Amino acid sequence: MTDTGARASRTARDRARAELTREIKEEARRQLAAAGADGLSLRAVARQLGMVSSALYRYYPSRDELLTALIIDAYNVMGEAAERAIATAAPRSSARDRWIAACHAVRAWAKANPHEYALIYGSPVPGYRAPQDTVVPAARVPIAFVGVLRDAIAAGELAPGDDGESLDGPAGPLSGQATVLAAALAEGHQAAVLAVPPAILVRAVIAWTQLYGMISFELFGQFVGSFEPADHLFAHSTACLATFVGLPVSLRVNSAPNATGKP
Amino acid sequence: MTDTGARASRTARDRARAELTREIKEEARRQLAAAGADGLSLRAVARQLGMVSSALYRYYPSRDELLTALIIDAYNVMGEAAERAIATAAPRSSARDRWIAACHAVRAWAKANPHEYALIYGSPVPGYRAPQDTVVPAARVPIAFVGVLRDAIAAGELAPGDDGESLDGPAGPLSGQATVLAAALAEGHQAAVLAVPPAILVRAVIAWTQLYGMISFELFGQFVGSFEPADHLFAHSTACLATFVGLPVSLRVNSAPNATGKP
DNA sequence: TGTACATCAGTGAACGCGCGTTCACTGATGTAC
DNA sequence: TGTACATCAGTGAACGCGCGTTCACTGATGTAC
Repeated sequence: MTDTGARASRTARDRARAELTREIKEEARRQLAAAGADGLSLRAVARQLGMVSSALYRYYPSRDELLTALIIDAYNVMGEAAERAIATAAPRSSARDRWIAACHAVRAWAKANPHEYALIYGSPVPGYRAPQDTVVPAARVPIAFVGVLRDAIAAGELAPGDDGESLDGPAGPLSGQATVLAAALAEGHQAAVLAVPPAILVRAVIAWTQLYGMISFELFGQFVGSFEPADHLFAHSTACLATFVGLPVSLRVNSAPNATGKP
Repeated sequence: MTDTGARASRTARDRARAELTREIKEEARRQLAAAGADGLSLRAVARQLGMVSSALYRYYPSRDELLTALIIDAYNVMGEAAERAIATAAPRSSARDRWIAACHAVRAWAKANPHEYALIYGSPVPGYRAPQDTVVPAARVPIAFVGVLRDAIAAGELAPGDDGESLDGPAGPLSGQATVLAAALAEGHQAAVLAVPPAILVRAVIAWTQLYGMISFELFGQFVGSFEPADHLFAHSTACLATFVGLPVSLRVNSAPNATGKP
């Protein structure tokens, strides 16, 4: 167990191990679809892989650890999807376009992987307590959104609040809340958060909850018989909320550096 | 089985039956908390009630029927909470106040009954297919919100869209979507829906998804370590979205019937 | 008011199933000298 | 290059558990005359 060198080509057995670890997760993901998170069964996974159930304990010390691995993977893949959408759109497009592209990427991933989506955003699995390792992956999507806002500020693309509706007006004193919020987000050592004024962050959080509310309704069946398919509705709401956070259609890139939020 | 008269005081045995039916649901609700929807077990319910498990089949023909009963109850109680909040605030208050009161009532119920909330808004129970009977109860909350808007229009309290941001602008042609939406909602024979312009309905749907998105994040643990407690954030987002749907702070009751939306 | 019969509530045993996890074990794969 | 030993992957049986549902049954509660 000493951490000596000689670590390079530990291959052969190690490669088999890595492969099987991957296959176990793949099969487990397949089973999520059939039975849901509570229905995920080590025995069934082993059976499908042609192994005996106790063999899985060489790879995961318990069912919960396997669940955790799936959760972390799901957060990461979803985060990557958002980041890639932003990066792909990045050089030529406006911050608004990037924001919207990220929203669509999240939805596309959710629709393609509804059971993994349910695993991370649905009802908590009873008896399962998510360990600390999930925190960072879970933050990837929100951090990606904040990154878009930070860049928008730097490029002068972020509009000030539509002044008819002051942020602290209707809801009473918000400043305290906004500060707490910024502090909480900054805790994750994400410098991007510090570059965005709290008032904008609060709006972003609201847009974030709307995004997931709509996706959840779509995937979990609340729209059955009414708004299905929800593509138009989704595109529209995404556009509305992009405007809400301060990325209106009318602002063109580098045209008017009119206000970088009220500091 | 003939539907003859003599139906009045079938009491005694019938009363016992009604009581036990209620007790079974109560105990089942208690178990939801401990084990979640998939964990709900007829045997455990019976055990807790001091009966033998097969006795439950006199009351519910299967586990799924018991689940359905719980789901319907949950939708109804939640709907009643929203309706009561609106009715209580009604005579003296503005439509905006009523809208916001309904939002807070929904959240309060959800926080008081997180497992029932998860039952209806969390991930679908695998293998369970909600029957048609759930549709009407599920619509109570949205219908209550639409009722607020209808009354607001009648009272001249609904603002036109904030014109810098036309509804059909950013998202492309929305008219088709809005019409489909209105038709879908009207299908439930709810005249209130017909009294509200489609463009406003779309905004209401967006606000509706935001409401549940935020409640779900709060209850399902996405806010752990960042926005908890979420009271301020919730109050603020509710206020923002009330404005978004066309119920701004500044409009006073019966002061300026300036526009009933564009017809 | 009283008897004969039908309805219904609840029992207890059983069927057949699947689960997570442990444990002593056999071989194969790797490592050190 | 070759042998001796340690590490690891996978086996198979077992423990102890809980589940939904069916079925023939015993009593109690209701109803019709």
